[in-house]
Amino acid sequence: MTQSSEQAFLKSYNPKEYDTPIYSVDIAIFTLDQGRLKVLLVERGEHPFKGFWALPGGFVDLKKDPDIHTTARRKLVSKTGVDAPLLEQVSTIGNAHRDPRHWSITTLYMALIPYAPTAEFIEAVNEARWFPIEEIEQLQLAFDHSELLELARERLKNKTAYTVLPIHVLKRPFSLTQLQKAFELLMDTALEKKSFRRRLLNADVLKEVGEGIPEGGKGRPAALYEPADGSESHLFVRVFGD
Amino acid sequence: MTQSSEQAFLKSYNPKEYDTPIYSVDIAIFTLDQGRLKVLLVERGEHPFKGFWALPGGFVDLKKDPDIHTTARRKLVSKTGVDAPLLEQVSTIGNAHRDPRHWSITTLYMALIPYAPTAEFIEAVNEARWFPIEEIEQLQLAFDHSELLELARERLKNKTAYTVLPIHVLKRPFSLTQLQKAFELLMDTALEKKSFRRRLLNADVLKEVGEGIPEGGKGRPAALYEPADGSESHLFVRVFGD
DNA sequence: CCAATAGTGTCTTTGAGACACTATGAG
DNA sequence: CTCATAGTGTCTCAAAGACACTATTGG
Repeated sequence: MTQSSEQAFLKSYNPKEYDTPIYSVDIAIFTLDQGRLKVLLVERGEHPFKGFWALPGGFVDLKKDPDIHTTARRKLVSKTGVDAPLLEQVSTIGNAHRDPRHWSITTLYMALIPYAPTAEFIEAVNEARWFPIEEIEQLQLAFDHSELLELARERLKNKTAYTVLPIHVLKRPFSLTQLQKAFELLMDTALEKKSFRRRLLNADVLKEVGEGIPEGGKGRPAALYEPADGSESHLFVRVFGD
Repeated sequence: MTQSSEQAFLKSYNPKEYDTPIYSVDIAIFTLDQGRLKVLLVERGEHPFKGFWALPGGFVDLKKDPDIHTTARRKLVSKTGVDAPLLEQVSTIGNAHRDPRHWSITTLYMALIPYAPTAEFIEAVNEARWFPIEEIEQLQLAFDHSELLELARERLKNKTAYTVLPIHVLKRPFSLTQLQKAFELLMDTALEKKSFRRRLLNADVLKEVGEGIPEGGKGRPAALYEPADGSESHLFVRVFGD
């Protein structure tokens, strides 16, 4: 317990002496594009699961990354060319069988972002692409990434029911009709128009910024909004669509 | 992408070639005892932070543990003699500075259990002890365990506001008065009696199992309850104590 | 005028907050 | 009887659901 014995201990410590699991991060990025919920996948350029589609992710770089959140953000940008400022940690999955190489652990992150095109041919990745979520159900993903995606999807749905997360997925400005469509896609359920508008308008998370043409070009013009400052943290006391 | 090249890759793979962070799990176990919220801590018997109090936890045993949830449960029992069937994952914290040995990651688990005494003198631990949570604020814990505890405490509070978690913390059977006291301690706020009873009784999560003496021995006898089957998963659509 | 989209009025329902009230036991 | 604890009646208030209604545009 003396200061000097702790110093001595640290000096002689060698992390490679111990059997330790592989640790990685994976990221599920969602967007809405052309009225569909899409997920960003990369085609693996290296073993294992070379040639399979996978969630973007990778290992911690002990030199470059101050923390795992940074690892997630760095891997996302370098593998896809897409960035996401509001990455949220979903869960950590670790077991002996999820990676054929070794006992392996991954921390799963999630974000919902406005649609952005992917960069091409980067790092150990052949391609990065947005997939409509229903198409992925037919696909066999690398590792346990289908399950990870399922977890992230579940979290996305839940958060949509008690936060205003989706106000960050639309290109601004947007109309309330567009916003309601976004909520409905994410929650996979129809919402009542009046309730939706009352809830969002009373929550004080939107700023009106003018008027635009209606959906489809016909009809009454719609009021346009963008997220108000500090709106990210708004929590409703009651869940929606119940 | 051929089957044989993947086989060859796996054969030549050596996890020790790579610089990888230290990975551990830590567990925050809460209980109610004598009207106080308490947390289970262990005194560290080894460097680093030898002699400091810490959350129980430790490293994955690649031979024994099929997954990290098992690691958490095993470490909890072996270091404290206390078990917790409903361990819940709170968050994973990983950065370059939290452990003086190396870049380090920990996954934090949490549980709320009925009071149980600790076992003594086990493994690399001098002692395991329940601390009232206010006393811990004065204590300097090992690593970043004060912050971890804060995270777990926050999660406990939140979950109490929209689930029935606390019905598992009391020795059964219990009265509604006792249960309300438990909720109040965990949420750190007073609750209105009628609202509390209406909520719990309508939720269909309790089974009446007879009658017992009132708190303090004086007064009208109280109906006694225990958790009904499947009650763990009950979610309220509205948060409580708002 | 009509069709189409945006937006409102208003009644009902659900569930929490407040708080005074009644019920049952020991002494 | 009184005191203490358990438990209820009932009004108000906040916010969601239902659904019909009005408003504004282009043709």
